Amino acid sequence: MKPKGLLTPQRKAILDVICASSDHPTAAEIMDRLRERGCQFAYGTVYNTLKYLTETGQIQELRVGEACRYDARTEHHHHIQCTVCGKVDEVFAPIPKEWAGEVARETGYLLDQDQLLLKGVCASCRAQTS
Amino acid sequence: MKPKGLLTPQRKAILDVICASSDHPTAAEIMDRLRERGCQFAYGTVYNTLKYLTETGQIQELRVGEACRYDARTEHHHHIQCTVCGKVDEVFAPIPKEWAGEVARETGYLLDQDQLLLKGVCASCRAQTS
DNA sequence: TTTTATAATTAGACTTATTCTAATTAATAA
DNA sequence: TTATTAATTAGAATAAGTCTAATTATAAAA
Repeated sequence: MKPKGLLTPQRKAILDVICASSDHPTAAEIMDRLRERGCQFAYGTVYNTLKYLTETGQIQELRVGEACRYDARTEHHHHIQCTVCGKVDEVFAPIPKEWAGEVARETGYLLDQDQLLLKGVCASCRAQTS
Repeated sequence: MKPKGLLTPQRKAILDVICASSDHPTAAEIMDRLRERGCQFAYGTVYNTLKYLTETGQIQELRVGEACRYDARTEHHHHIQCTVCGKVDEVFAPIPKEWAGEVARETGYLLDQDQLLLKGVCASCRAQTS
């Protein structure tokens, strides 16, 4: 079936939740937040909607750890995850062109700059353990 | 229980399979290859062993897509996955120090250089679609 | 305006990757 | 030998996500 691309109440509510979240929620977290707002949709609806919103470029899907996370910021940027607390943050510093070229030469891949996931330890986790 | 760190026949067979694989197999693929060699271990054993080998630095675990993959190359390097065929390759070009510094300044994270996953389209997939 | 076609939603079964549990086996220390 | 504890086992349990068949909603055609 060809999608008509309707912004149904369900789709709108799901998009709203993602736009109101700055912490890259998972599907399960999105469902929790929907429930808090009085919405209770079927799993299938939420997953289909996340796929639809991703494919139409309205949100960005990032696979981090065991679950996919969703980001309302669709501008070109990377992500970094804290290896201690699991938090995911944005990274706007663009990859240096020379390094991208070096990787492309070495691997033969055509790089997709939109899909880079870094790891590290966030400031607050470092403060706690030092 | 404190692990004794024994190299049991099971652990040896699992490590052997990973060392003989250059394609970063998943746990399921490792179990298939063990079976081909006449070994049939419990899920738990395979997963526990993969965890143990990772924690003792004998292999490297990379979370890519829906499953963890395992790599016998423990030297410092990154990985790149083809967004078309899903293949995972090694990247040895190190991150430029200046960019790492820029990311650290921007995010406040202490970068872990060992855990970088890039995405792109591999040479053979590009050849097929062009 | 009624019918028709098809998109979207639903509930719930199913799959896949992984972890957990309790019992058993193996190996080391006393 | 016996006690202790590590490792393995089979299988149940969990979590994330997909699939299916039935139902509801919406838009286009008659």
